Amino acid sequence: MARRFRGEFHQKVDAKGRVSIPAQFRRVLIAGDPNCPEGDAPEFVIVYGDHRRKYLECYTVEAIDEVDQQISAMPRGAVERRMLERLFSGQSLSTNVDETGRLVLPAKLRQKIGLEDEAFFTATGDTFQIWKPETYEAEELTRTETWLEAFPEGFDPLTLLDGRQKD
Amino acid sequence: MARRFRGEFHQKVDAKGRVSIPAQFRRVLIAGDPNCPEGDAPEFVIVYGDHRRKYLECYTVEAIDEVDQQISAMPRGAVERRMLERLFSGQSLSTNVDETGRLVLPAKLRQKIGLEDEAFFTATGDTFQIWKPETYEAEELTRTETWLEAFPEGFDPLTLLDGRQKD
DNA sequence: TTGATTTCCATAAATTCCCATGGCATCCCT
DNA sequence: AGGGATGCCATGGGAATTTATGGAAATCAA
Repeated sequence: MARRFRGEFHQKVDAKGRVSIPAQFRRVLIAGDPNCPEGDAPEFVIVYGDHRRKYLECYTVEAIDEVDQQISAMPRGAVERRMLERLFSGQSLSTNVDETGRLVLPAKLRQKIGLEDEAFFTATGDTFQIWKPETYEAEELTRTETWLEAFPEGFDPLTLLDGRQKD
Repeated sequence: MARRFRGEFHQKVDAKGRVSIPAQFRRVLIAGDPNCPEGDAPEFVIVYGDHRRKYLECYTVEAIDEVDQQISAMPRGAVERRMLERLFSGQSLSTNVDETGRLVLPAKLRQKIGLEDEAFFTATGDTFQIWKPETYEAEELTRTETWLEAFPEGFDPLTLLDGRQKD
């Protein structure tokens, strides 16, 4: 079924930092948590990164396991491994969806990305991101705009896939 | 359940050297102590290493057992084995979380890493470290910065995981 | 005794749990 | 087609628990 996240959503954030996770995303989280108790409350991981990252990135248990595995396959003591450990183990937090379909964002994280009373969710394949709406518009949209502008009028992004077939 | 440590936390250290272990870490410690009495007070091991190590590294019982086992699989008398034994058996101490969720750091250890009234906890997968906040910032963060600066603007560390495509 | 360690109790703030409501869709019956 | 009845979804509010942290009393060690 739904293995990948899709879509963009705006959700309210209340004073306690509670945010409803878009129902569609919830299903993907459930599918991505192997030992998810019954039909609800899946676990997942939020990677928040260092001070320059302005959004939260959410991984299903399966997705993060894969990352952890890749990291632990790197040579112990390597600088790269250390950096990735800091990012994915240090600058992250494991949490879970509650019975009403919400997630609680600790004040620390809300402040980090400047979240106030509304959050913007956007799917990015096997993860989804949470942004302060204004930040997303300012940063992200203009970025892809200008990127696209580098291509000729009427450019079809699909052509980027050429020569990249798998199998 | 949560088998891995995740996140970064700042905690107070009082005059007696008592420090609250972040609740999330506590759960991992409990899960990693096979014969943990009931639901509380798990044991764990602090490896402090030689004089040049500026932080304390904490292992669950299971994690340290694994290390000990690997060490004892090495040839007796090998220099490497001696070194590792010295580090993991000698320069370490076994302790436990108390009923209120705290750990007591002996004055000796606090002095060793210059700990005063605040401690910084950071997860690194199957262990977590305790630092004096200032030391962490000075040593680790600047190291990360300079490392990252070698990469182009907006570089995503995730690309380091490439060469191991999923699907 | 004297300082250091443990225990045990205390509390404010943060977090979790539980129950409630209004809005939309859907489904169903006649 | 009308009009509930049903059910999921996004939100809210308050009570019950946990956390982090402080301090006093009880125990040790030498």
